[in-house]
Amino acid sequence: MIRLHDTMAREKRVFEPADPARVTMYVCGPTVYNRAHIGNARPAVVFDVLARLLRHSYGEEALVYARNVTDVDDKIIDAARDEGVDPSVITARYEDFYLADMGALGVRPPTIAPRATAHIENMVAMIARLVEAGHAYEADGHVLFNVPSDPGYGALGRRDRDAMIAGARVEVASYKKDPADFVLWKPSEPHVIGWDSPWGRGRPGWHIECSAMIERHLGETIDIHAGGLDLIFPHHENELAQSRCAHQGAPLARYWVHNGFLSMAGAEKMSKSLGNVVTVGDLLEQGHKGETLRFALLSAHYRQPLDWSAQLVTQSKATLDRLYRAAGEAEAGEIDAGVLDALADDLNTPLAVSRLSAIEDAGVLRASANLLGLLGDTAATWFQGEGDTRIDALVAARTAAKKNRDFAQADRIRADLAAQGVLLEDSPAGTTWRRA
RNA sequence: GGCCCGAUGGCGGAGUGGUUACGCAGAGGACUGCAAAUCCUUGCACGCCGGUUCGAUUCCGGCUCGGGCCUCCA
Repeated sequence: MIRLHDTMAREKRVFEPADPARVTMYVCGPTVYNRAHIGNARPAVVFDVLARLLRHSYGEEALVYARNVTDVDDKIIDAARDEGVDPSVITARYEDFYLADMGALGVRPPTIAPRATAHIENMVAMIARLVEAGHAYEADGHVLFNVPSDPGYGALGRRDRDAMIAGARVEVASYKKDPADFVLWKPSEPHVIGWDSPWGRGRPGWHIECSAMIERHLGETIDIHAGGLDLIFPHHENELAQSRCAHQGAPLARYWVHNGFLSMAGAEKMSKSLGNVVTVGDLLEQGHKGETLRFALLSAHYRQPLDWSAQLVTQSKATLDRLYRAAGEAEAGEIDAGVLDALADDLNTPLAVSRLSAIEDAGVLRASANLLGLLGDTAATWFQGEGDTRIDALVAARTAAKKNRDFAQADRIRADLAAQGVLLEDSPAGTTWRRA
């Protein structure tokens, strides 16, 4: 039995998919105009664990997991203009980076990774339905969703209209019938990327992309809709409103799951203006292994805030080293019930990780860690990588020196290797080495 | 201003109305030519003030501090 914290209900609920043979999950993916930072990686990693748990529980083929790629957006248009290239150059580049970065973090590709630009027709059709049903209107070249037409609006984000209007930080466009109305379609200048539509040449608003792609690939009501906490409002609230109004009141998702924020050493959210953005690429280039970063991301419960720091990475590496030693070269066996229970209880990854430490059987340890996307390598690969005949030769030379009781020579070799980040470990079976 | 969330030992981080995980780091011991790794032992905590209770880190209220959202930021 899996339990998940549902943002709509504000409490943990037993997870029951509408159809156990086809469990549907949608996670808001990247807008591809820059490199993913470590905070962007948190939902990808966390919901990758959820996907693994669901596949384990309902069957490998039962899960239909979609994570979109937003490849039409004003930030992309700006980046393309700055570089003097077509937007597709920007989006292709950063989508590739994203996939590579997530791959390094052990994130399995979703079942479907739909691109917004490939679903313009679906968006236009959905917008047309909303206009027809009186939930949207055309104004000044835009098509806007009329928030007062949806009595259920605001339930997810738990805010009432007065509060929204009172707290608005952005000036309300004059063509809006209601200050809370939001854009479904907006006009594109001739030189800006755009598509023909019943309302003229333009491009979609952000929220409609997800609604249309969910409808197209997963259906009207999906089991799980997930993403970062910051997306609850307005993104998910608006998606929910559009979809519900386009589908005769059918709810968009049966469970809403949101991950907490990652902060940077100290507290504040990562942002360009603070200059504290750390990308996944930066961390990998510094020599950290993707799995170490993944472990660090899973060290806190997904709904808790997580403060990223150099020490967190160091501790994660040390803990992983020990787990790898314990797992050795063993083949995956059964999954530990305690680990499974921890994950099934609202994805309690810290508890699951702590229970890994108590597992005695190496095969059970490996299988249980695999469920978290950890311990995917053998210990030899983890510690030594591709291997190194030069190091092997030096280790052999030291072993010979030790046999001759020339400890000075043996220690000199060991110190030289240590200076290169190679640590030796003697055992009755011989000497092994590992990279620090 | 409105709404929401968090506060646990040197660090990370679960959990619980009463015997207080686990990991990292530290200390002592075993092992080792010496180390490393491993094993054993070990010290260290529940933001502040009230309330409920026989008893609160755990429930309730207030406060302080920190964080997030308030129309396109995971």
